[in-house]
Amino acid sequence: MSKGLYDIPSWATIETRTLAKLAGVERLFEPQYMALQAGVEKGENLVVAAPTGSGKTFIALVAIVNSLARAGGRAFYLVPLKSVAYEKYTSFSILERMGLKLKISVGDFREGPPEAPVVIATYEKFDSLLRVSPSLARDVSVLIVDEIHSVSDPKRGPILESIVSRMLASAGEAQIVGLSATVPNAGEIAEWIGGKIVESSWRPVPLREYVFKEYKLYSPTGDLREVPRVYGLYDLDLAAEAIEDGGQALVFTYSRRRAVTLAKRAAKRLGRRLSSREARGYSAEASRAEGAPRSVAEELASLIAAGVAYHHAGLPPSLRRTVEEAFRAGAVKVVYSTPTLAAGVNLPARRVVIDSYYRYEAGFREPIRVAEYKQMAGRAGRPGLDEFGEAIIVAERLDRPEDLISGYIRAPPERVESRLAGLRGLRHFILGIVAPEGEVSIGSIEKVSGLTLYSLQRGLPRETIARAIEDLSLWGLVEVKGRRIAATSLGREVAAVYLDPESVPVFREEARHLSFDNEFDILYLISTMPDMVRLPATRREEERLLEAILDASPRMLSSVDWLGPEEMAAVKTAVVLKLWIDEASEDTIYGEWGVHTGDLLNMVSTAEWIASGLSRIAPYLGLNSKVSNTLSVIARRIKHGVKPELLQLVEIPGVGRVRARILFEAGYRSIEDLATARAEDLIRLPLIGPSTARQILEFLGRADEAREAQAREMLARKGLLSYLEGDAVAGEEGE
DNA sequence: ACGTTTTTTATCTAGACAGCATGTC
DNA sequence: CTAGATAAAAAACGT
Repeated sequence: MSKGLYDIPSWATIETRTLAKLAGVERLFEPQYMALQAGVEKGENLVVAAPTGSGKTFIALVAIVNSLARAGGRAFYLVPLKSVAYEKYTSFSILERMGLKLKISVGDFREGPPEAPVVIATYEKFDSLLRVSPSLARDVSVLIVDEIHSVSDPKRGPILESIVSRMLASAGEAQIVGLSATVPNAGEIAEWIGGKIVESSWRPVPLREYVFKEYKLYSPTGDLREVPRVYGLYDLDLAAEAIEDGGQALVFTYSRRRAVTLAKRAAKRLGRRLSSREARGYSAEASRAEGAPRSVAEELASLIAAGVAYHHAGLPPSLRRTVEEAFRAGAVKVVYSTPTLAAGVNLPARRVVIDSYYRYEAGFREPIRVAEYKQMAGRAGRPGLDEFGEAIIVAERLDRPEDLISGYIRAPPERVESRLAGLRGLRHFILGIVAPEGEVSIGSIEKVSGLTLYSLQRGLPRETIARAIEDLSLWGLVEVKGRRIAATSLGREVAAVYLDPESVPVFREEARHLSFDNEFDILYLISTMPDMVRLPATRREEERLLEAILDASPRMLSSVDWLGPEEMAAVKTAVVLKLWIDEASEDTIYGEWGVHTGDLLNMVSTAEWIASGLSRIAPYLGLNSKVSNTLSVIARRIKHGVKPELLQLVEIPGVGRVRARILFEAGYRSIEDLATARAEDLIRLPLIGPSTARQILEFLGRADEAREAQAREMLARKGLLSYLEGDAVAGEEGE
């Protein structure tokens, strides 16, 4: 099996060799060898276009290690997802062993500008860092851009494109290494970053692709094979076949509900065969999961016990992790997943089934792109465990297998196309150039614009740039002074809080007829902001939503005559946010509005960010300080999900919305009340045990007392325990 | 007339980055 | 627009 494997060349640097040794790399995969030949070690810019699992990450590490040794400076490794950032962070510990400190820098884990030589960050976080300190660009000696082909993503692509272009424009000599999926115009991306191209279709585990129709598997090679029909349900029969052969199956569906129902059915039919001690272990972990409605946790736990699971973004992070771990450990044999698992964390399976190649967009269903198919198919085959991986795309009734073979299996993925020229993207791009510098000439904007992928593919979008500048100027974010453009203080603030520039006119317009004394109106305002994630409202909910408006804001009912789907979604979002800050439980919110924990958390953290962002912007819009204060209180309430009276208690470490309410009802309504509280009384409260009580007391500067109280309590419990272990009758002392 | 079963019709459909300062149940 | 599962409403059925 030495096919496609190369010795580490004799001329490789000592850094590369050390890295290889630490990483346990003895021989090189084809793309890795090609990258060395292309000069990654010497600081050559590079685009590596190769399948997942072909060792692209190692190439990036080679670039980092050599660049830092040669030129000093710092390395940034940019990834599209936070989950990937965490994954890289743990797997890059070998860098620490080479004396390179490692930091992770993503939105939900902040600690000022990261100072370590190697930083893993999301695209947006790096963008934001560059806005705060533009000099950072000159310190960077290597920039790794993971999934660089995502410049063609309509939403986040422009952000990535603007980072890379600004880095290209900065005087520094940073090495840029782009890691890409295989795309037809990888050469063009290489040309954009002024680098060489390394292209390879080498993969560690060979991939076999099929179309499934009427229980037959059609291969592009012309082979045709019947699938044993045991259960009469194709997802089960396909999964069972892979499991029979010692593998695991990953089934991609395009709806959460379908993922859940298929998983339940699978557990029912396969459960007896797949159940194992290990699976029951993970099951127990799932049922203990925090922050999930009990019904969800229990349901998933029972599936996991049967060796089956589902996975989608509505699950709280803890449950997602449990499912991923259980699958990786082999305790769960089949996972039904929405596209959450297609990107992001590395979870390969022997067999990948694409249950439907359609998805819904704007009310219509349309076939997924080839690139999306390739991404899912690429998950097939676990290196070191499977001799091959299988990707199976399920045909619909009227499909001809050969059409799917030519349309997906043989088809090349779509070209990478810049999306920068949208107004939204360009405004963000331009503000990102102007704000950090304070003032800039039209010429320097054109210089950076000339270094974009868009400019390479289509030429300078002069008119759109002009319109974007006009917008920014009209909204008061920049001032145009002849050939120069200056950021206003409002513009700098907007860039710093990282809100979409369009937030300003939206906010300004709403603020005109908003009194800021109605909570619902404020929450609705937040829900209409461009950055907000809105909860889609179903038609069945519309009536209830209108009732809710009538209840919460008669003003709104009279000022708006018609509510479209977007407005309805904003209303639903506001309604749920209102429940949240009125301390409704997650179960209640899930029960009344069907909002899953994962979506709730997502929505809450976004809303908190926007609310606090607006409170920082408000002073620049000539709004009185009351508005700013109101927004900042709302932001804190959203963050913790509490009524105003709990805001003080919730600042205590270990005390969240639930415990704060318990303390409050027990008469501890403020920090002062707690300052004189007896440790024993706190410990006796429900959900507040000795360790939480200790945390509370420590926060109040009563650390000694806290330690003593905890020790006493532990001793007492031990005593009780030995008492119980004797032949005495159990006491009724609960927690 | 009313409860139950069957048929027809309506409805619904994925994901996830960012500020700031530190920790939920 | 090219679907398919399921919930809700309507119709048919039976006592």
